[in-house]
Amino acid sequence: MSTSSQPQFRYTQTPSKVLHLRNLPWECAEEELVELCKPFGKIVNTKCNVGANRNQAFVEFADLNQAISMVSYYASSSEPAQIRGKTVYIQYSNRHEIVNNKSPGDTPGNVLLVTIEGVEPNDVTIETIHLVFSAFGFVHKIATFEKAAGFQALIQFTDAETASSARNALDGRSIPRYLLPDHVTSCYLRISYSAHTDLNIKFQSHRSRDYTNPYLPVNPTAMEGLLQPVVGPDGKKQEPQSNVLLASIENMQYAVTVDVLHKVFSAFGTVQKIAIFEKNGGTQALIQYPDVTTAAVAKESLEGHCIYDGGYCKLHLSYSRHTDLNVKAYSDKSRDYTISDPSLLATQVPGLPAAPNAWQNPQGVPVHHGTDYSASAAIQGQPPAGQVPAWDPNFQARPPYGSVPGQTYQSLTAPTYVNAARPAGSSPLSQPGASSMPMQQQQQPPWANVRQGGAAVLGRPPYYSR
DNA sequence: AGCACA
Repeated sequence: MSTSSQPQFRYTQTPSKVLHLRNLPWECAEEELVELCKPFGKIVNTKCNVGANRNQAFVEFADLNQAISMVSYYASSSEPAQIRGKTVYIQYSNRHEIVNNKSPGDTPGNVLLVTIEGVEPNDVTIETIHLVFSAFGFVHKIATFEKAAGFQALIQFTDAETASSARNALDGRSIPRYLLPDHVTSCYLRISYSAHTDLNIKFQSHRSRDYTNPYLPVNPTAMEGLLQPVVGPDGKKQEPQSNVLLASIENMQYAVTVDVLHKVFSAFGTVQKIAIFEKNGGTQALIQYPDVTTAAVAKESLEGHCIYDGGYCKLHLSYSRHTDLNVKAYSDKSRDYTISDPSLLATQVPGLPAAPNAWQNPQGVPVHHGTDYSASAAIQGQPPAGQVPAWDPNFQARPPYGSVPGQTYQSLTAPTYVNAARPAGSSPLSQPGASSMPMQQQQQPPWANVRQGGAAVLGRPPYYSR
């Protein structure tokens, strides 16, 4: 037993129970790793397919000495460690345990989340995606969207087995070049599992398809043109108008609840739906009106204004690409005011489950690929690779804050800012002291209750142009 | 052939 007197490599690590193995054969199976390593001790965890080429892995032994014995053995062996005849390089990992070996994206399901790397969304059509993935079985639905992680698609198969075969075959591969535009040289697919089981496709469009429902209406606006900004008469880019506003809330010193937003935006017309979510570390909300005109007026009137005096909760408004939000009727982050049928409401009373699929269907979102929405959030319900939910789709509908439907949002007031130390003069948009009073549900102009002259939204009446 | 995950 000669102690290894190898030259000190630059990357020599201090011993660890975790070994880092590289130069593995493509998609080396866990069993192959185990076969190689188990003679040296008890393996308590592995992580396979690591690295850009998915040819690295980690193996964690129960005991440090076991890891040392393996490294020592191969350091002095004349036969290198091999898997499928390929030399495997082994060293101590710079970490001491394998964490989170199974990410949610590794939990098999029938829906794949595919990130298409190295392309612009226009380079890969939904037909191409459909073609590539149909090789493994019937593709039920596809929804594509853009977000921070890049161009992504959710692809729904019949079952997890089919999805798995597609994932195993395509993960890390490139879409065949002949299916891509000339300027695209490669286009790698990163594939994980989505937590979803059934996508909610609302329209056939250039961004989404439901192959199980050929009669699904074609979205007249979604088929084209959305990627190309509308150019106004002045030649400047102009975002298409919409009945849904996207509000970014800046300097959010106080809680902005659904009710607060409802109050503010109701000044300009009926608010149908509201959804609040986190995006890029900030808070955003989608507010749906029945029509574009109302939304336009609200946008004009509220842009740049603050919900509270003192520059707090400043609103920045743009048009969303959504036209109809698919939100849960009652949650702390969303509201659907169009549901007024008492019998419907009654079904969501405490103790009863909310609408069965509601949590699976934050979809109006991903399907409509809005960049103003965290598709992953809505879609995923899981936070793997850049998929942190904007709002939690798994969040079960809470019982209404009162068992009488009509009073639901009257009683849920008690906003958190009640207890927040609030600088003098920064009154919430309802009247001072409103925190302890039921919020008025009827369409009472919010400015009516607010002292005039403030910079806050509620201090001034909305401006109605034509 | 050279370190994941959050």
